[in-house]
Amino acid sequence: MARTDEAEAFFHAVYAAVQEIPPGKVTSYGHIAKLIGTPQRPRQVGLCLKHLPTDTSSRFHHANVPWQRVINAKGVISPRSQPSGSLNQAAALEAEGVTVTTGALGELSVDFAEFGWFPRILPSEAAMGMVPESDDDGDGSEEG
DNA sequence: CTGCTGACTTTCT
DNA sequence: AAGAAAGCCAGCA
Repeated sequence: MARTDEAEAFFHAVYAAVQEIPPGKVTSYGHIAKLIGTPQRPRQVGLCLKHLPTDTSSRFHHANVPWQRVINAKGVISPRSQPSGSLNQAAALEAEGVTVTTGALGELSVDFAEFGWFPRILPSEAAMGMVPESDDDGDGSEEG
């Protein structure tokens, strides 16, 4: 009962978060999961996109949900996301202006340092990553 | 109804 | 630094 209802809300939250991604930018499943308040369920985010209806009659569908901008934390597009015999996702990203790098294994990777879309992490997350005691290593993970 | 899988991430070793 | 394991929960057989 409530379980399915919650799932629907979860799906809805995911699609909404994905739509928040601006063109020419990409983000990771974990980040989406965090934004919607479920940092421990990155896989479910993927499931949402997988079950994303192509029917434009639905509230969310492949046309209005830029699922292509969602990739894994490694900055590499999941091979399962590729349509049969076509690298549409990468092409779509390039169309947005995202530079997709093709690895030797044929996998597609995106530079988070350049196209990584990280609007604002949860307050606790920001505090966690901001450890004054910890020495700086010059990660330079700021992006405006 | 039961069990495994999966468009993943985080943490320990 | 790199590798292995755990965790989460919906969907499918």
